[in-house]
This record gives sequence, structure tokens and C-alpha cells, in this order.
Amino acid sequence: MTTRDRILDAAEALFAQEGYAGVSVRQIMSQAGADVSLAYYHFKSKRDLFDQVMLRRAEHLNDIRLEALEAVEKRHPDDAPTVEEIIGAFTNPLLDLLATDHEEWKHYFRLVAQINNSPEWGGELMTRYFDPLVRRFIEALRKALPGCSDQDLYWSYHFLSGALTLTFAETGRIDNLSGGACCSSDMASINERMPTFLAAGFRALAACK
Amino acid sequence: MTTRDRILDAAEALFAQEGYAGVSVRQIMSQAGADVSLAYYHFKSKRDLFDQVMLRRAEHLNDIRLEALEAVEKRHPDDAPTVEEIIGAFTNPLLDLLATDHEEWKHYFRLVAQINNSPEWGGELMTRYFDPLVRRFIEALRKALPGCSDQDLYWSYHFLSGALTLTFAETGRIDNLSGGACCSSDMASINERMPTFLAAGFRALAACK
DNA sequence: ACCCGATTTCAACGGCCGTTGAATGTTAGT
DNA sequence: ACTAACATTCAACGGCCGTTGAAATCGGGT
Repeated sequence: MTTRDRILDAAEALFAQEGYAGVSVRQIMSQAGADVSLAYYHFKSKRDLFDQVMLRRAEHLNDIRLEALEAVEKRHPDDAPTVEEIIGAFTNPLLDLLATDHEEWKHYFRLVAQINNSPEWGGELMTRYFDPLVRRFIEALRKALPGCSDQDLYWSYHFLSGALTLTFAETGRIDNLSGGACCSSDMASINERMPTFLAAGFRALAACK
Repeated sequence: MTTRDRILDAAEALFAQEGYAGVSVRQIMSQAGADVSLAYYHFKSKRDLFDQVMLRRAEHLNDIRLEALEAVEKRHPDDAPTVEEIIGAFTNPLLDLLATDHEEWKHYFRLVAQINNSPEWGGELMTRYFDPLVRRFIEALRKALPGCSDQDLYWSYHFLSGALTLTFAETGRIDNLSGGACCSSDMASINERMPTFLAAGFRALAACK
């Protein structure tokens, strides 16, 4: 593995745990096993390093999510896919990535959750990295929910986004709250419940006049 | 207003905007218009100041949420309240606080959203500040959804928590995504949609065997 | 008028921060 | 073997960090 990638991995893991401001370039380079100044040889600045951490996985994630959506649509040449299928195409790729390259993506999802909920960066960064794909999904949902207003669609997606990012942040909160009955990292439980829960929400808003 | 309160207000606003690590004690005291060392006269440390910022509003919020829940239950002496009513008792107090003391609570809700999604603090702090009340609400929901399993209840609440905290973080994300059709700070739109969306999710999980 | 406790100011501590420039090592093509 | 591009090391810069102790100020009770 190249030094650049080791820096990105270390930065990703540390940013995910403590946030951008909570981590120093020295900590990152120490974990990456390289000299401090190498960070500035491979990246313009700490902020640029952060952007590259985000970009690296965002592109791949957008690609496979789009593939999953197109596969679902291909199975419905005549009618529209169900809301559950579309939401599944949005969430299943995350589960697949965790199943095959667990550590690599776990940190990234934690980082995305923090970005999404940060007033400083949430508005702009999530838009920059994910909006084209999200708009594509919303168009698919619009077809699956004829008559649903734009505002209902956008708010429904917003609720989905909050539930999704918190869930994949795996903060351990549900473990504490449930006294051990539920586990943050139990992806099978999440897979069984999240699309059902969210699809019902979309339908309820679409039906409510 | 006492100096201690001005420090808490400044800390709350800055922590909400940039996160705990992104703000220095000097910045906080500069915004509060007081000397740096006064922070250590009124609080033990930066971390203690942060804890007091969280505590100050958490207690009041828990109180009025509990009142709202008991009021709903009192209106149903025989049967159980609906899921929508219970979720409304959880979310309406936030809307009321924003309507009357907007600036005061806006920063706090932003801060809670970041805490909730932080792996560093989300698991422990949310538990410490909110769990007794949350368990009370889950018991109410259990009665409204007879036959719903523990796991379905906890996961449903988890999805609710993610949607709620992101929405009240008002990051501006939905403004960008919707091209202006929806507005982060449009509390009337949120009030119309969030309980409906979430209650449908709860019911769908409870009904799914 | 005096005092005492609570509050505020001032100056400073060691340490880590992001970043840089210059020197050194490494590797592939000629 | 020589070079040129790439990669890495080393030492340092000014500046801000969290925190502290001692001195000054204030305000109410005697």
C-alpha cells in the first residue's frame, strides 16, 4: 500500500473518531507511520487531506448505489419499483461494503454521519458529494409514489438521511438504551427493519393530503 | 445576566457551530466579553464547561417532554394514546421552545445533533442526559403498539432519533437539495410531516412479523 | 471605616498546532 | 554512471492551546 493511502486511512479513522478539529496532522502521521511533513508533500493542507478522505469513497459509493438502483429498475420494465426496493438500493450497498471490507468503510460512515449533522459542513459537503445521486433516487421515488408533492418527497428523504447516517455511525447508543437487546453493529437487524420503517414513512406522507 | 450565563451562552453557540474541539476557551471568553481565566474560575475545565452547557437545557427539556406525554395520557383515561400523539409529545416541545426562545435553543439542538452522531460521545452522553425520559416514551409506545417486539421498538426509536436530531440541526442541507423548495427552519412543515412519517414507520415494524 | 468573600484582571507556563524549506535518499530511464 | 523525477527526513517558524497563581477590584455586613 502506498504512503498516500496509509495517510488517508489513518486520517479517515482518526477524523471519524474525533472529528476534523479533534485530530492533529501529527497524530495522523504518527498513526500512518510517516513524517509530519509528508502530509504536506502528498496534500496541500490539512483541509485538503480531509477533502480527499471524503472524495475517495464517495465516488465509489455513488457508483454502486446507482448500479443497485438501475438493477432494481431493470427488474421492472413496465411498472415502477416499490418504495422498499428503491430504499433498499440506497441502503443495501452500505451493508455490502461493510460485509466485505468492514474496517475500511466503517470509519467512513462514521465520518459521514458527523458531517451530515454539522451546521458548519453538513449543508455544503453533503450536497457536493452526494446530491446528483440523491436527486436520481428522489426521481425514482417520485415515480413509485405518484401524486406525492415535492416537499413531501424532500422531507421524507431528509428523515431517511438522518436515520440512515445515525444508524451507520454505530455510536453504541442503541446498545445502552436497549440494555443490550439491540446492537449497533447488528447489520442483519438493520437490514430487516430500516427499509420497512422508512418506506412506510414515505407512503404515509405521500398519502396525507 | 450573570457572567456564568454569558459564558455558557457563548460556549453553547460556538460548540454548536464548530464542535467541542473546534473551539478554544479563548474564543468562548472573547465572545462572552470576559477574561480567559474567568472560565476556570466558574468551571473546572473546558470539558466541565461543555458538560454544564449540555446539562443546563437537558433537564428543562426532559421536564416539559414528560409533561407533554402525561398530558396526552391524561386525555386517554381508558385506551392508549395513538402513536402520533406520543411522538408529538416528543417533538412538539422542541417546536414550542424554538417558537418562544428561538436563539437560545437553536444552538442547543445543533449541539445535540452533533453529540448524537459522534462515536466518541454519542453512546455515553445521550444515554446520560436523555435515557430515563426516552425509556418512559418507549413504554408509552409499547402500550400503543401491542405485540411489538422490544427490538422493533428500540430500532424504531433509533430511526426517530436520527431523523429528529438531523432535522433540528438545521444544517441547510434540505434547502440545497430541494433547490429552495424546502427550508431547514420551516418548523410548520416539519410539524406537519415528522410525526406522520415516524408513526407510520413504527406501525410498519410492529405489524411486520 | 473596615473586612471578607466573591469576582475579575494580568501575566505567564509548557506544550502542541499547521506549515515550510532545505537537505537527503530512492528509483527508473539513458 | 548520470540524471531527473519522485519520495522522505530533519529542523524549525510563529502562533495559539488549556491551564494556573498572584494581585487587584468590588460589594454587602459589621
